Amino acid sequence: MPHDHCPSCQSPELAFASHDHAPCAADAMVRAQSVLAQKGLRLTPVRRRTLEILLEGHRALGAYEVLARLAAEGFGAQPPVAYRALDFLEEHGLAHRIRRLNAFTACMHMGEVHSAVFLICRACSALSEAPAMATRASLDMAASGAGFVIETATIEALGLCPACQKEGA
Amino acid sequence: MPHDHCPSCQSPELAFASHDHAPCAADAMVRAQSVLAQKGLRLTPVRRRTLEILLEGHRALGAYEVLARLAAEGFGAQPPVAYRALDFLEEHGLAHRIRRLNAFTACMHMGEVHSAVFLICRACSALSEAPAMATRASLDMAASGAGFVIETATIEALGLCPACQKEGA
DNA sequence: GGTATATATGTTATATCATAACATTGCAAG
DNA sequence: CTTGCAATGTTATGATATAACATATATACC
Repeated sequence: MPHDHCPSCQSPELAFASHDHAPCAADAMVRAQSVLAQKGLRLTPVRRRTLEILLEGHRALGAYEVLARLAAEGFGAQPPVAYRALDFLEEHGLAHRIRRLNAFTACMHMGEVHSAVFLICRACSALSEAPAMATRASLDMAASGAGFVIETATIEALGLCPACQKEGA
Repeated sequence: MPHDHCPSCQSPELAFASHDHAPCAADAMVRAQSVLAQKGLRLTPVRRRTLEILLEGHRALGAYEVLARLAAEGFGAQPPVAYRALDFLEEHGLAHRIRRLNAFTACMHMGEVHSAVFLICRACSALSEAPAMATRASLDMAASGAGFVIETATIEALGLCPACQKEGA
């Protein structure tokens, strides 16, 4: 059953509302533990800290931003340290890579089967992970028309979040 | 009215079929001309040649691949030469950027209003631009649930093309 | 416990992708 | 023809990412 300690992070209507993010970050760590435990994988110190950094950031962070924080805390200071941790988290569904931003963000639906779309505000850089089951289904349909079988999909939208729409008007 | 000189490049069923690509490349250049003419923009030698290179390639080409060809033909040899031409083509709907590949490809539907999804074969790197009106509509729905207004969307899928599915089996 | 094996971390070095800033050229409107 | 703007070219640098190899740490097995 999905946890819902931080509805603002997870529900569409509240995605761009500001809120106290600490509880959902704590919850996410618990969930991450359990996801990895089920797969027999280890949440090592670097990986754990990397995920915490993403959660604290509460936005998309570049690999080198993450690396700077890791290095400042005594972990390795070279790019592969960050990339390995980030790739690991992504591979196991704990983080997502945002290709448009060359950046990474913590997954808001760890352990749940989900397809995500990312909504990126071009004005304030706010980022929201929205549910995309229907979009993904539609994409699978489009692909099957070409006989193509999708393994992973990247769906990212650039536009204006609610707040920036008002300001821009 | 849309031209259809190269159905293999444009229709879902034939997207991954091999075929003689020269006619559709020639047609695409004509269409590019007309798209730019309508906007009062110029298809300068660098831009024209860049587009031709993308069309000849018939796949996603990195900016530095394009640059190497341009340089070999007497155009400027520095990255901005390629990036400016590629960005220009993308901005005006003559080419697409494939973020997953850090590469560019000629648009297969120049001048038509269209939303595209890109199907990328992870085995043979074949690339197909599939129509995505439905997918895009679904994405707009998902975004509106968060009050977000989409301006541009990136939809890319990684998987196996028909040929590689058979081989892999 | 001790040892073999695999996993993870760390480092150096380099590859790859992209843009800022400014100089020069050439087209185009008056 | 000259003034202004768009386009091209250059130098230089910034930003993102990975290959290859050395070291350390955990786990499995005896």
